[in-house]
Amino acid sequence: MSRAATPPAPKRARQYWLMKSEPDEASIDDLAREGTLPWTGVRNYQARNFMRDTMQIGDGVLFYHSSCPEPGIAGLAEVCSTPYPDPTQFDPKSTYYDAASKREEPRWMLIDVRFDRKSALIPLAALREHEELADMVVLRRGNRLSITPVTPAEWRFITTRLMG
DNA sequence: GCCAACGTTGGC
DNA sequence: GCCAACGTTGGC
Repeated sequence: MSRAATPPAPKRARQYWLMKSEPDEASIDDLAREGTLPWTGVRNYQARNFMRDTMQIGDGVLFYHSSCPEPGIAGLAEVCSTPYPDPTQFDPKSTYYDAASKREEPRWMLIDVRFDRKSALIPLAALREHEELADMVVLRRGNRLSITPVTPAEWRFITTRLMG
């Protein structure tokens, strides 16, 4: 008696993201050293929703340094966990403490990211020079979102044309 | 430090 | 639900 092989679980196409981090807090070198890092401290609902609802293990991440002398893309990473509550929201000593969030009903969810590789810094100004990247969400006027979607074409252009 | 742009809060 | 005030982000 042969059983029909279980069909492989339908795999959603890999998606891509740009995640901003202040290098003083977590730089690409920190990620390289640690291997993986929990993406703590996001306190914006739209960014949280990306982590909680959309990002999946294996998704590609452009690791971006922000609020620093040289803002820009510093390397590549990968989503490597499913969402879980950000522990810093429960820690009164953390700057990310949220007294209104309860363990039974956590408000802030995060995912872990795994180091892929460091690249030569691609400065923000350089990103703006390329017509192919003109529509990138992160480059939009007034954008402040710390996690933004990246299209496959943008990902391909950045990883193949702008990185060695 | 400046300031544009945006998100959140809270009075009404 | 409106919207003014306020706080935050983040490049410069």
